[in-house]
Amino acid sequence: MPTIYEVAALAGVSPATVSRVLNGVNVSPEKARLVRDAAEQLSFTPSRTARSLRMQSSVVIALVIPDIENPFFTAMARGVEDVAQAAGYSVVLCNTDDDPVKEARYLDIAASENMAGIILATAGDQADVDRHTERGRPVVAVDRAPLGVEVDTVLVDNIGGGRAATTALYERGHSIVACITGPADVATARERAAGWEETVRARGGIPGPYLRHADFRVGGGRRAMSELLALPVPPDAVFVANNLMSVGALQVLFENGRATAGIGIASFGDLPFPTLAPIGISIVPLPARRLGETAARMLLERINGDEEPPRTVVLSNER
Amino acid sequence: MPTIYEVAALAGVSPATVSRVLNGVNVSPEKARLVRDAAEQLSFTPSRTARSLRMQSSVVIALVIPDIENPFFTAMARGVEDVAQAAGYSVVLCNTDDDPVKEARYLDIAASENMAGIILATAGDQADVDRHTERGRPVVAVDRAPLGVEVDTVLVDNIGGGRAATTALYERGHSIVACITGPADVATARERAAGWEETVRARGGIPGPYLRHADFRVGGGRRAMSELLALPVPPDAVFVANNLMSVGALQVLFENGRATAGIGIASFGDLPFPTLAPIGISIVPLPARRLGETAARMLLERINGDEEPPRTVVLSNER
DNA sequence: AGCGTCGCAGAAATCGATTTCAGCGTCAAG
DNA sequence: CTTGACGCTGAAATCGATTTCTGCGACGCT
Repeated sequence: MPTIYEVAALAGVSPATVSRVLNGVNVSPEKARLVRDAAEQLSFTPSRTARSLRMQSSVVIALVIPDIENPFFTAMARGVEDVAQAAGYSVVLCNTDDDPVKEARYLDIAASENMAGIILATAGDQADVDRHTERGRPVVAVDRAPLGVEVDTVLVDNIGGGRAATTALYERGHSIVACITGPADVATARERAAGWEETVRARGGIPGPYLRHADFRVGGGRRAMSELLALPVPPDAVFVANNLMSVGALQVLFENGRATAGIGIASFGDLPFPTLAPIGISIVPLPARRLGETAARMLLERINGDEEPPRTVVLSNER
Repeated sequence: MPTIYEVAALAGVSPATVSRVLNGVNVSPEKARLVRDAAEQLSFTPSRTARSLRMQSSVVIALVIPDIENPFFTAMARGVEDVAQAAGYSVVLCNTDDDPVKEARYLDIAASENMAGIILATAGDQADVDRHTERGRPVVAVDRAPLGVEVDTVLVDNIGGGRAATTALYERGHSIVACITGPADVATARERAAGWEETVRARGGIPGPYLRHADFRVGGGRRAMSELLALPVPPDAVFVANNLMSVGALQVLFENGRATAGIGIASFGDLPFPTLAPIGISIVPLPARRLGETAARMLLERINGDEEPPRTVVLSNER
């Protein structure tokens, strides 16, 4: 791995001049050519580590997500990546597995690696991002808003989506609409359920026994759906608050041969890789990719010196 | 962001001593306590950038994959992560989008960030990993073997899997078995098709018109399946060489109402998030997670100084 | 001619850690 | 009492880039 000193020696100039050539500062054309040739010949790549140390900042962005196996987050990652790459930044993905400890560790890494910024879909409700914001390192929260921290945030309309999905089920003629949502300590889960509950009450229903908290994963959806089916008075429709739990719920319905038995399903977020014949599932679209793109754009603005007070953007539930 | 100098000043010792305390070198107990207290008080996190520069190596591993939206690769990522985290390494994911240019860029980054090692599912057949191996930075290829490069490699038995899937279709009574495989310049695609072709010939079939190359994605599977159905003599079974194309193929069958019309499907690799009632799809399991775990373990051995000649491990097609 | 300005380039400082080297003190052995 | 070994510690070098500071030469203006 050649260094800038070797390039300088080969070109017969000082390392300072090599650096200037590489960074487009004014240098005489002859020296510039000498340097470029030398760099070419040694196939020189500047050490990002050294540069980061000196500049106190790198050109990589950390994207911290709770579940890399959830297509919602990977679609978001694609959005972030496209925008960031176009601006010359690289994106590294950090998978927290919904574990605040792992999350904290990755945030530490991001700080001590001098990363340019962080896009965070936080695992819990609390995230210690002060360390970053205090140092002027921008942080954008996406999908989930950390409590009590003032950072840019990109969200979807969870309550509205919950309402829309539930209303759609009523309008299809269902009368008892249950809800399978995520963990009670996750804000998105609470909000989606709130949209459901509000709608149920408005129609004179009793939400109580028909609300289930699960883990936002396939297995959780399965268990919750089984429980609902086992109720004395089972629901005839279910609003499921994310894509993976919808898969789980549908699996249970299929396995019980009830897929076409009139139990309606509405999913918050597209089903991953749908292969089903359209059996009348309502989908509230979740613009995962746009979420990522928007977050990335906001982060880049901050990196480029935007000092406005923190903003919150709520995307509508369209693809 | 406090530095080691501030900790040293607060503790009344030299930075060298602080470093020694933090790295467990022999230091008198009193000073050790002073240092630990000071570090605690300032909530000091050592700069990984500075450490990497000095040590010429960091504790992060790059995992370079072609498609982050493919559950096969994310499952693999989980395997890598579990093993790496347990050994104190962090994993960053790099998504190349099957683009050799992006791949080269990420390999550059890995080198110039002094990453500890690289696990690479290469986009094309060629990958320029010499830069790394020459510098003693370990590289493990996974799922796909870069041509003409001597590195540790973890593969699955593609030919055997192709054979097994095809045989299963014949044994279910199908007589014309087609094949949808990946791009012709990807070795795994060629090998899986080779297993199919061999089996077809052994049964007296004519492979020729029934082989389709697509892009290993849902859309490619759809197009290829449509083409096969439009043949003068369409097949009555199809071996599909990866999970996403299987989804595409199944979508087409469902949309045409042919799902139950006797066209058999065998998929190389589990279907993502299956919600179908079991309609008799044959699956050749692909141990994605074990692939990742194995690769990570091999990489860690190399990082820890293993100097044996490169090995190739072929995992059997079991979960 | 003299003076100020400007462009270019090298020497040296800097970022924050690790590590070598050297010094100091203590203790044991001769 | 001297010598050697050993343990602990700090000073200083180091990693490889960027950037400030400084100097030099050319040029223009009065």
